[in-house]
Amino acid sequence: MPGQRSITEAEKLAEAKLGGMPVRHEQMAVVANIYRAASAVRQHLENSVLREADLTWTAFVVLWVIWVWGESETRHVAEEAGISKGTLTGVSRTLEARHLVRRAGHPSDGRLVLLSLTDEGEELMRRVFPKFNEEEAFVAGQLSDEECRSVADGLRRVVLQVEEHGEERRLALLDGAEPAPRRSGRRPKA
Amino acid sequence: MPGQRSITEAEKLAEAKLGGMPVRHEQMAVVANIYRAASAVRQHLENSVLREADLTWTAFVVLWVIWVWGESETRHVAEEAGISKGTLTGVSRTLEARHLVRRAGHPSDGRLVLLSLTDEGEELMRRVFPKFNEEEAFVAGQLSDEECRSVADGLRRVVLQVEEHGEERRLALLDGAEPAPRRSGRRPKA
DNA sequence: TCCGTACAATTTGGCCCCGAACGATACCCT
DNA sequence: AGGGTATCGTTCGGGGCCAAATTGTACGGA
Repeated sequence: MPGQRSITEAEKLAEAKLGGMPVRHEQMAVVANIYRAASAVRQHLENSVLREADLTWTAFVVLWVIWVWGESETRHVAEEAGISKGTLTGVSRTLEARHLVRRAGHPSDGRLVLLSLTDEGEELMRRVFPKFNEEEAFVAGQLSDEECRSVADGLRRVVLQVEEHGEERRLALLDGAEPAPRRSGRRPKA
Repeated sequence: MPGQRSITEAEKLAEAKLGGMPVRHEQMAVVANIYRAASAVRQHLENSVLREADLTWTAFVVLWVIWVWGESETRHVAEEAGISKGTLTGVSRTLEARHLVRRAGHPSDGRLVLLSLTDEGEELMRRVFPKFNEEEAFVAGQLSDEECRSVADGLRRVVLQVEEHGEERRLALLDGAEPAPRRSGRRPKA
């Protein structure tokens, strides 16, 4: 493809630094750009639509999940929102304090908690989502519908690869050794 | 393209919920998948390569930037790493305490601070980067080189769109009104 | 009935993250 | 020379974030 944009300055420098080293360039570029795009998109949305609605990105995603799926158990919400259960506890507490979300015990299983939107929450999403979607369209403005589909499809394959083979891969890398402790977070007791 | 993967369960539910509403589906899907992919990739790398090197994602990105660009002013490092100056202060302090990074005042401009890798830091990157790159290749394993290029190119266009027109767009959305305060973070004094 | 195991959400600890406020340095202009 | 103004890095406040530890409920089997 002759009209292709030239690679960015940073990518050129990286290549220079890695001169002799065998590097998977295409894969490096795709990961770097996934992350850059995610940051850019999040930042744009937080500083436009979400800011005027007084929502953080994560709070919005959680509301969105409950809105779309209806009343749900917290573990499903966390899973679908892409955050840990522990994080969800805090976020949903904040949303409950703002009367956007309701929490209710499961009628037959006392371990479960169900989250649902209040009327106020529903109303907020009806008001905010269209604006949010318009900004999604803005950030993707340089891509045709067909290109959007193709990029989204490629990204879905990345997500699937990690979801389906990530754990197995991490275990293989350890090769029997027990995993190193995480740098941050609570230390194992033993 | 007939063989295209069917859309995910969540995407179908979203469509149902939004029944009557005019929604930019392709753009919505591309944003959602950018974010999902970014989380998945980060999580995989943090729990494999970075964990055994005792680095967080952000710490690694900062080291990478300094490694590739050489000794640099902090503002350039923050910009390139995609984090704020304030965040970089904390991260670089941690890295300095671990003797991976050196900080030095600029010889002629007293406001600037220069960051560079120590020998230990260089050695770490030479050891860790190849493994990191191998995992980048793993997460992109379902994409051909050509598909990687195409996805990376699409994402670059998203980043560029936000970088080049984002601020202007946010101003236009405000339409003269002063911006709402951020939900979290230090409150304006006035 | 009581015990062990399984699995739920919450708590906790350490770090990341942004952007407003701040203090210090640089530099232009008169 | 000296007073604005711009720009640097740092500090600070309010959250977000993960995973280990914890607490509490469920349930099958002895």
